[in-house]
Amino acid sequence: MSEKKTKNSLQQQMESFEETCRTADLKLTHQRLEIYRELARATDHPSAEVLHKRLQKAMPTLSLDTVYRTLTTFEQYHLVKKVQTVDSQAHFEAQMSQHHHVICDSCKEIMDFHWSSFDGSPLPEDIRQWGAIKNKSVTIHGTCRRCQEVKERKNPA
Amino acid sequence: MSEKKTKNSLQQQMESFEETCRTADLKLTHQRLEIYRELARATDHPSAEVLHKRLQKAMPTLSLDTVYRTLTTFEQYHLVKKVQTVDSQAHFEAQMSQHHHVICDSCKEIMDFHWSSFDGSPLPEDIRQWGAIKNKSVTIHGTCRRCQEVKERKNPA
DNA sequence: CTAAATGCAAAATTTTTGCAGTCCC
DNA sequence: GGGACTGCAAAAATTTTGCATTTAG
Repeated sequence: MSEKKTKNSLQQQMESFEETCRTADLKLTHQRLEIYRELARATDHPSAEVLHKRLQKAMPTLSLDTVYRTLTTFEQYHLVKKVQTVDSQAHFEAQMSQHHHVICDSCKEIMDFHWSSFDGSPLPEDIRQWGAIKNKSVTIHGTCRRCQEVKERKNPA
Repeated sequence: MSEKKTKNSLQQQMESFEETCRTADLKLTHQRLEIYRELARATDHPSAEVLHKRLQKAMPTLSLDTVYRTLTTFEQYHLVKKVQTVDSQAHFEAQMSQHHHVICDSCKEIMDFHWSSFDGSPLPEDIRQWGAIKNKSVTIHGTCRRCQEVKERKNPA
């Protein structure tokens, strides 16, 4: 769960990103590299606005609309994914391999988790009739430990 | 899957809606009744705007902001749910009992399905450590039969 | 050099809010 | 009758677009 990204895996991800861009004839601009790196480094599924804020320290001229445009382009080339939420802002992730989400309804943090036994198990029969299934994933809602503790401190049992 | 709502179950749902409103001291206005009925009748998880359009035929003075405000109120009282999507518009459902979603990436239709064996099965151990889990649900992405056929007609194999 | 990408400003889209009048209980 | 609810209009929040300039390849 709390896997921290090692410098190596981020470097590998950047290399594979650059490779994909070259193959797809996407220009490797400074902005694209930094936006992708920031998203790949993030574990919290940030929105375009949040990404922009984080990057502005290092790139003061980066504009928000470039972040939007870049994320849209990345999405088209399957370099990033929009995360399903009930939020008004769209959230993104660079993690493209199969995984699931657990969302804290209190602090809204979205964490990734893996569940290979679910991934390998078949769907109900009637769904397999529905059409061509590309992907199935689980979303869990609840309250994370940290938020539970905050609540307990307010209303001790 | 393609369960059509019978007049009876809709009527029951309306009665239980009215009961909840009375208990919660929510006034039973014409607008609230019609918005709820329209959403309960729908099988396609409409947005506020779509609901508004559907209702405008029968209620020409109904305003879009009332639909928004009403849905927000309903959500607070757990009468409706926002559906997780990657759409810019928020989508809603009045179906509050446990179910899952299958989404056609081509026509964007969201259908409900049930999967009791999944509902009853335990989560991975590390997730149970994460906090208090309220709910788990599955989202399937793919292409529905109808859209597959349209594609085949365009590009015959 | 040239097509693609960026930054700026302005527009479009989606949702929320203040306020005056209306309606449910 | 009184407080909650609605409609209107205006604002806020989020995302997209047109265009002149810059930049990667």
